[in-house]
Amino acid sequence: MLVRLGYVAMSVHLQNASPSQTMTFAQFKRTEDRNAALRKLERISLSNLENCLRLLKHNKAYDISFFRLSSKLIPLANHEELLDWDYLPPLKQSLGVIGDFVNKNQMRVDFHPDHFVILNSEDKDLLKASLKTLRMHYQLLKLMKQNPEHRCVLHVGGGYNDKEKALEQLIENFSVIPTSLQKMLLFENDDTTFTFDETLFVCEKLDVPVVFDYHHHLVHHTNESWTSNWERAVKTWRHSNLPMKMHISSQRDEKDIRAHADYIDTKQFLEFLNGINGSVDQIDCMIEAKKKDDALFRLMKDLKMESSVEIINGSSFYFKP
DNA sequence: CGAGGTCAAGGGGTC
DNA sequence: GACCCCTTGACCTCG
Repeated sequence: MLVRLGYVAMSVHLQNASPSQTMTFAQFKRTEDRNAALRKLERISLSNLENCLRLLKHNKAYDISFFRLSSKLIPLANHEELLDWDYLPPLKQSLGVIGDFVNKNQMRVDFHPDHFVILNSEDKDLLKASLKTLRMHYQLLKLMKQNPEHRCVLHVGGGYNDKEKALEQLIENFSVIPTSLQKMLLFENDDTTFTFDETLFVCEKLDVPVVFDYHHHLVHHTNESWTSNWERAVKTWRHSNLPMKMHISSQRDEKDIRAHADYIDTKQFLEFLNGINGSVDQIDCMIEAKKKDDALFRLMKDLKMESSVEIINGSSFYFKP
């Protein structure tokens, strides 16, 4: 089984390379010259894209070909008081350069918008705002010359005191959103509301690939045995051009088991790999750890000592127990 | 110049 | 139903 590791949005090794610099709406309003404020937003966005490209070059240097792009590349892009701001034209060229680099080096990039993007609400305005953000992600992928299919992970949403109804609402809302956006999406089990079982159920209904978050499962589940549903999860990926992917992270401490640790618990990761061995040819594992790429490096270093691991390069290995 | 406060948002939990 | 907590990195203010 081929395993490839990736990490999220920013590096702890590359200095001054944030792809998520921002301007808050409060700051924006304080600027008297609105046009000057918009130009500043464009400068910040361009700087974020430059840093994004620097990160991808850093990844290439360390054989990392799986990466989650920041969803904060364009500050205030979806703010309702900036509807007149046509933010994409000044960014087209930079986005194209990023796309060329990604394609040339055969990298897998994707998005995970923050948890305020919610598709299962009965609130029409909230749904509308969420769709606007999703459209931005779609356009960014297009301008980065990526096929948007299965590149944007979301959670199921709120429980609203009636999870069954909340799941039905997701199915209903999903049916009325544009097909292009439907195809872009993936759903992931969360750590407080919708478990792996429930998320898998809705993914099967909607024919959307499921993203299994092992840490979320450990802290919140209806059915402890994730392995009993694993084959079904694999099946949700059958129409995808991309290898199955999942999220790995470890708990910070006993006090707050939901919080993410700096690094990955290698032993626990190996237990997981043993659990899925043989079910897929390839799996991409997104590391969600505070120490970002450093957590990836440390995990690879640990894995080198394992007899079940045959290293391919800086972020990939064969797992053969 | 570093520590601590603020910014954004919706959901969850508590009383 | 009022309140505060969760999450995140970046940015801002204060001493």
